[in-house]
Amino acid sequence: MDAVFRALADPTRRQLLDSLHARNGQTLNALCEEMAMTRQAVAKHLAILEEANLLTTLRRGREKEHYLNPVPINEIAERWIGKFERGRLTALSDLKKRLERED
Amino acid sequence: MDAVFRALADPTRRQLLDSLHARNGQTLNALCEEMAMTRQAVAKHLAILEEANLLTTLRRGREKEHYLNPVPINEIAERWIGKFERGRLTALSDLKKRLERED
DNA sequence: TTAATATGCAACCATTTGGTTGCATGTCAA
DNA sequence: TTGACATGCAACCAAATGGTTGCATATTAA
Repeated sequence: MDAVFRALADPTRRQLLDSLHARNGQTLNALCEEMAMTRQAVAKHLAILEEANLLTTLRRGREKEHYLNPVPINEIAERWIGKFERGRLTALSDLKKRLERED
Repeated sequence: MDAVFRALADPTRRQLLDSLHARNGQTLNALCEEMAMTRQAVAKHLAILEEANLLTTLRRGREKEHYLNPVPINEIAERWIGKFERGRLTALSDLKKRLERED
């Protein structure tokens, strides 16, 4: 899970996920065309995303296709973010208490 | 939004959010007791979380209370993660197409 | 078979990050 | 008022990060 958070921390990597969300299964060179950096830099970012299990790859001849894997993002949404969402009302209540203590 | 993702990337900072989720309004020294690092290091992490608007502070005398702000986490869940959640069925469909191409 | 294409690997570099220590400032309480 | 306590600020450091260049390898197509 830490790997997923760290992978999502970089805007380039989120852009890569966006690109794959728009068109899944793109090859490295295809993904490079939208990025303002070298192919090797993009490959490093893709490796980090793959390490976090955010995408899977399929070697097809000399090309390598990249497929989005939405499962880790869902896990984060459910197991981690959900906890804070449920805390919204609590937080508002805390704010109220805080303001009352101001008096 | 980039600041929120980067803030969430560090496990220490997620732990701080967890701690505030368990007990909101804690002071710097209180938060430090659970952390295996110096007070100054914790203060830096808290500054990053505050910069990302993930928490607000309230100076009370010589102490400073820290309050969780769940709004940015909700925004990420709704505007960014939701997009990929909705793509789950699409991704499965893509996988099916991919496997069909294997023949 | 050979040239072009797609990717992989490694060394290298600048900047950012996450931590430290040391000291300064402000506030409470005896 | 003065000492203890809570926080702020700044310099410094090692390691991680994000990028580059150069070259190697593997596959396709003429």
